[in-house]
Amino acid sequence: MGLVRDRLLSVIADAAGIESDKIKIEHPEVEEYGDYSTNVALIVKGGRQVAEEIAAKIKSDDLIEQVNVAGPGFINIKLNQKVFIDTLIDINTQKDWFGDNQTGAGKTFVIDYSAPNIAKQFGIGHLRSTIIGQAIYNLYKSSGYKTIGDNHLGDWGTQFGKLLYMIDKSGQKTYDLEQLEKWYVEFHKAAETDKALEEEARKWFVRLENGDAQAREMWKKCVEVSMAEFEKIYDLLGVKIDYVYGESFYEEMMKDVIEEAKKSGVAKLSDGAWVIEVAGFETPLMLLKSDGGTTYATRDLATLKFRRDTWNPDVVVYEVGAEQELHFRQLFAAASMLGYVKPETKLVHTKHGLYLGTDGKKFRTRGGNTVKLMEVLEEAIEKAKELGCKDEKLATKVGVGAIKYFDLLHNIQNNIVFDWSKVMALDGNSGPYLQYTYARTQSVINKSKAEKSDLLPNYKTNKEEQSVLRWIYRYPEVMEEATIRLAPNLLCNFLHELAQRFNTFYNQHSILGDKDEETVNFRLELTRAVGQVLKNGLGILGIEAVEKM
RNA sequence: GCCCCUGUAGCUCAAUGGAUAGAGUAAGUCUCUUCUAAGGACCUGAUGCAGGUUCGAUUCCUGCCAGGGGCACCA
Repeated sequence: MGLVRDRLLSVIADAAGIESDKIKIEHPEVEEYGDYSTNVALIVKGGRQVAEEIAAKIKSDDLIEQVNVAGPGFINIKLNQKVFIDTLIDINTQKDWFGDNQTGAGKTFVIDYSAPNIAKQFGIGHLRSTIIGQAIYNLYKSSGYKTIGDNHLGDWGTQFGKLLYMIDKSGQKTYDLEQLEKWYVEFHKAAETDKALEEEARKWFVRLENGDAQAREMWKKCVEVSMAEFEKIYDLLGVKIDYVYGESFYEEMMKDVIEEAKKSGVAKLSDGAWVIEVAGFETPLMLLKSDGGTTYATRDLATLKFRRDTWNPDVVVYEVGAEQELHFRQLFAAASMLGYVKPETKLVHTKHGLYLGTDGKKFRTRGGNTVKLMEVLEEAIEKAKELGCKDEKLATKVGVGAIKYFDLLHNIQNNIVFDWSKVMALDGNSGPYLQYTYARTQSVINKSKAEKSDLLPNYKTNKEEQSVLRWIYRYPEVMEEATIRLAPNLLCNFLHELAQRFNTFYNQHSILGDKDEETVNFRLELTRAVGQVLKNGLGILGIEAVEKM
């Protein structure tokens, strides 16, 4: 049947005699104006007169209850109640699939996200990538794409030179993540005064890259120790990423990349290092350092080549922070110079904003002043318990839901000031508010023993019921928009508004207590639909809907 | 110095060319013998500055101011 919006769009386009992709149709901010409005008459510069003509032509369409012309030539349209009733039926029959579409059928989508660094705490910074990445992954999956998530673990690079140097110096055989991080900070402090240390670290990394047994052994230990910690966090977050090809996975492939770049003349020798110059940038991309070591640019090129050969993707998204913007712009250009991406493949860097400290500045691992994600999660769960979540499982769902929602609510590219009390908000526009509203719907449904009931198309709705109806049918549109724009926050906004409208209705009218049987039937179906859409939307956001709270 | 992002209510954020700029929070007043008060109702309060494009600009362009991030051998 298709989206209500698309059906209406073609009706209007026919009447106006222009192609439907030339005109726009939107929801007026003032709901009394109508459910949709179009500026078609303004586009053709016809003003009110043309607007009236088009309005007259579309007036009798099945979808439409009422049409009027306003302002400079807006055509406002009120939908027929049957459209709303049909939507309720759709929701309650399609259930978990309501809101999905097939715009990505036959296409492949790869997303690179989370990517914590081995030997460092899983910081609050990687939280954004993990949560947003998962939401985007879910959005694309629900649009019919073949979706591939890859956790591009930071398990290779010069920082291991620093670490191996420190481990070797300490003589310790066993160490935990906390110790590794301490060493890393210590190294940087010491290196400020002792320049020779950087040189030592470089040597260690080259040893690692050359397959030195001692270096390998220590490195492997670092990976194991770190991964064990990361797994705990992924479990708590309920995140599972399809692949975990860390940077080290591309070790062998980098040799081919370097060879090809040299041979094709794309790479040039500069100050003893092999670099790729990219037009428009002062500094080149570092392919091979003068000491013979590789960089993350080398690994990212190998990664793109691997992804092309393995999955042949149509879209590759890097859910990585804005501070790496320069790197990705250069990387994308270099990759196309080397032919590692098909010209029609879309490469996107989401450039999410950073979590800032309360001083308004970026958290820095080197200075040691980072916020540990584990502590944040634990505190959120604790707060949920204080509010009355009896068991651990429920408290986890609510606490983690709060943190995820807080992150996703923000426009991706904005920085977020990290404030404990706001990150874990359990009321207002928050994850728990949506979970709570969902729990309410389920509570009502469970109380009524009634099975699914038939809806009467001419049931007379009240104001609060209409308010919900006039909102809920937009869900598939919002899903589409959120996918195209890589903007999960649009979905957050939609769900919050839906929950608010439902709660207003809920407070004024009894669902099961009404004397009229048809009214009870209708309200029950409405409640089912709201619950279903909340559940579906929360699922996309990676937040679990809970039956009781 | 150059490049990128941001500037909206006291505070934290929405709204990527439309009509009366939305939420949350904080302050205040109501609201549980009724399906979950983590709720609902009411009440204050905002587009950094200056131009331009447009029938129409928070949104696009230019300049300025302010904040953040980045600028080859870190990732």
